[in-house]
Amino acid sequence: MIERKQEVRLRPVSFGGAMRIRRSETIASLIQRELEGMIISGEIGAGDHLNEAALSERFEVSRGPIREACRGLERSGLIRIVANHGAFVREMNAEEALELYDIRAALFGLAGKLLASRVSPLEIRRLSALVEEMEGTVDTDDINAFYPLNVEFHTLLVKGSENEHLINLVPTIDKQLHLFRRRGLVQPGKMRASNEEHKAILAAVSARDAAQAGALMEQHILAGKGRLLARLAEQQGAASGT
Amino acid sequence: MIERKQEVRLRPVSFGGAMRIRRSETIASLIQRELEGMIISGEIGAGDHLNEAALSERFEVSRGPIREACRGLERSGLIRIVANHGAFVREMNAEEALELYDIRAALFGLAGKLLASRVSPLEIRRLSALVEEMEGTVDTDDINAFYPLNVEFHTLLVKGSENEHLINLVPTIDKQLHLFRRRGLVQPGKMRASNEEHKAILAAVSARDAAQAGALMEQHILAGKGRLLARLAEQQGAASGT
DNA sequence: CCGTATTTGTCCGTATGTATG
DNA sequence: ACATACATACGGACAAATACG
Repeated sequence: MIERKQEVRLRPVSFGGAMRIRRSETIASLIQRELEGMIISGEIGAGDHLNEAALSERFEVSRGPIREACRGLERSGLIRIVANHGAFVREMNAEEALELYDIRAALFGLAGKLLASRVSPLEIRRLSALVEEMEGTVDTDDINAFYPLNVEFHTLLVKGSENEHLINLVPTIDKQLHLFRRRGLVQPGKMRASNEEHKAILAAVSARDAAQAGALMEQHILAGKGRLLARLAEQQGAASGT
Repeated sequence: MIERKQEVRLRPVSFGGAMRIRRSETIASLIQRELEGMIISGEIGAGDHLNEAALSERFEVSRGPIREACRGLERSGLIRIVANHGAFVREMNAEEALELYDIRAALFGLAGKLLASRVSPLEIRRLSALVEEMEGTVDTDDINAFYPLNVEFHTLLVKGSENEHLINLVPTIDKQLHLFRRRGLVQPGKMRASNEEHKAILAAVSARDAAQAGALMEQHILAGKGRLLARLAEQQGAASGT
């Protein structure tokens, strides 16, 4: 059951310019977020059909908001809408995931260049702190602690680019990748290697070496792609071996 | 007046797998394409408010399809939707355009790497032919002939990457850039320099030098960004000079 | 090949939220 | 601060398209 969140009323503001205040969430946007969570968590599996009537009943709203939410999810690339057939949770195969990795790597490379060219001392301190924290989790081999720190580190790297379009684009790619593998993109044994790469990135960023930071961040993502490839080859081998 | 195109009826096909047949366009998708054209051509100006009721009357459909079309346009980044206020044609300032150029450059860099690593002789021939054709238009200083060839060349470069996500993403960025400047991104005097860059790209691609092709394609786009920057500085100077 | 069931697509009336006088 | 006007958001019913028997 979705309830409309009545947000704290903001002072009336004249409406010109680059206004970004969200006064009241629409039901459609709430449903969209809800569905997004259900898809990424796997509660709704890949290939599943999103029945408008069923969702309408489940969330106790009419089909209008459901439809709009689906259009939004299509935008995020989480579902695929076929005319007169409805919405289906997107099935991502390995090829697609690898394609996305390449794009993600290119975008992170750009983020690295931009970040290094305009990084502030505060940002460097925050990034350093995260690397230090991760180092601790590496020592205790605590992947559950490592994972969120890793995510935050990457998020900060991208945000530091101060390129709004890039900052919006990267999470879109990430969500689609989560569709392929919800499990962490980092494997237990690779935590140390991963954080060593973080250290190198941090060093390049601190030195304001844009080219180096870009290259290292790109490689960092491509290393993840390489690990995925290795795992796929492994599965392939295991499957054909039986 | 929009009419529903009743397409040739296809044989009934069972619906599993990666089906991509579009049986009948929905009214919403027709409206979306129509509006997209009107926005890019400038018929609907930047910042304009898209009134649902007015559009509904203009296209002689109800407001439902209009709403869906707007959601789709928001996805393309051509309009901005504010809850309870409606859809506004996005106003793109110089900063945003420059941000998009950086992303475009990174994506073209990726396209270059991928293309060079898997280019076919046929593709090389087609690209060569285009460069030759453009050379002719450069000699006669015919920008109207140069422009579409240039677009086709760039399109082929991206398609050659064979990365579907990339192939979908680049036009999205391009459309948004058109929002900023509908006029060509190539200036008359720069056609020769631009085509020299094309030749260098073609050489690197032909040599299957992925790193070089990627770098050159990235630089090619960044050169365009540089020209935009120069023009902006020029306008700025002229404006403050009066 | 045709009739039926199901699902999406469309329409319009009403409620809610926002800006303005 | 309040009332009014206007646009969007939502709900529910009908029409069209598709899949299945």
